[in-house]
Amino acid sequence: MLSMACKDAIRAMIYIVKKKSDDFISINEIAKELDLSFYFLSKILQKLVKQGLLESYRGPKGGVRLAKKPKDIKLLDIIEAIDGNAFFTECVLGFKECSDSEPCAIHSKWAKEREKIHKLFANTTLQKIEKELENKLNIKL
Amino acid sequence: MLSMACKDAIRAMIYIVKKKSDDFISINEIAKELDLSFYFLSKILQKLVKQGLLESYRGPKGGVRLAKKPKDIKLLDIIEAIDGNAFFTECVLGFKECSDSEPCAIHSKWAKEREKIHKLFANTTLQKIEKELENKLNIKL
DNA sequence: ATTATTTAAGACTTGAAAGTCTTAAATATA
DNA sequence: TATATTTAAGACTTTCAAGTCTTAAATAAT
Repeated sequence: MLSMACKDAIRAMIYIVKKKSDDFISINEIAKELDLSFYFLSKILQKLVKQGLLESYRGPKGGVRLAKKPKDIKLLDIIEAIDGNAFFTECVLGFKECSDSEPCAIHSKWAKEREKIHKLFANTTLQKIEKELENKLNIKL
Repeated sequence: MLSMACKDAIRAMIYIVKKKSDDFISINEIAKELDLSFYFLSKILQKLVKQGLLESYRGPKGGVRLAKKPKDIKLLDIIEAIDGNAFFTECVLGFKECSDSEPCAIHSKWAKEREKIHKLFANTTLQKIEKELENKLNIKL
């Protein structure tokens, strides 16, 4: 469902928010902590910079940091920045024309569940995730 | 979410059940009617034969037909035959260890919605789809 | 100024899914 | 029996995401 790049992007964003740092965080640090390829993660985070979710700074003490408040960054923003919105708009059976008026055989039921997932991602901000991480132990990053 | 192969498999199965034929239906016919590649569809349906969802017969008047009653074939059977069950078992963020006891940051919410989709696919049999197709116009195949 | 450190950009390689083709095996029919 | 028709199996090619690497640009610290 989510691409590898998207999963990595979400994990990186959670790592960043969890640090609660006003300084820039180097991509190298994030890659090491999350056991990701520095090269691959760099490319992914560049997209988040371009989408305005992160801001970056070059040179020593450079890195990335959130461009907005954690309460204003939704999981959905990250997903759409990396994977686009195909999952939330395209027919589950792949019909170009599938819609409420011209549905495929499972359109209505699928659209209903898909909308719940859309809301889940739209309602889950980095702030909420951060809060959960504070309250619970045993949470994987 | 579903692979191309899986989407094609579902469409083909719906086409077959809709025909209500005791005879074998040639893959060539299905491919033409659904505007799919004969080669690609052949490979996909071979998997469904191996999984026991279809039975096939070679030679003139050969083809494929359902190996079970429409009420005993679930959408989930088709999906698992082609794509496996990764979507329903793997962590949305890609953690190997993610589980109820060792959750990732969004495990519980995701697992809840995912289970609904699992049930949707498990409850939707070819018979139910066939019934809907009879009742409604404008249903895309 | 020079050097080290960091992201930016884009070229390049790899791997897996998608898609095509060829040959073999089964079988109905003439 | 010979032929045409159909699926089976697997080799082959294409496409695109995943992943790697190199060079450039920015900037802090010495």
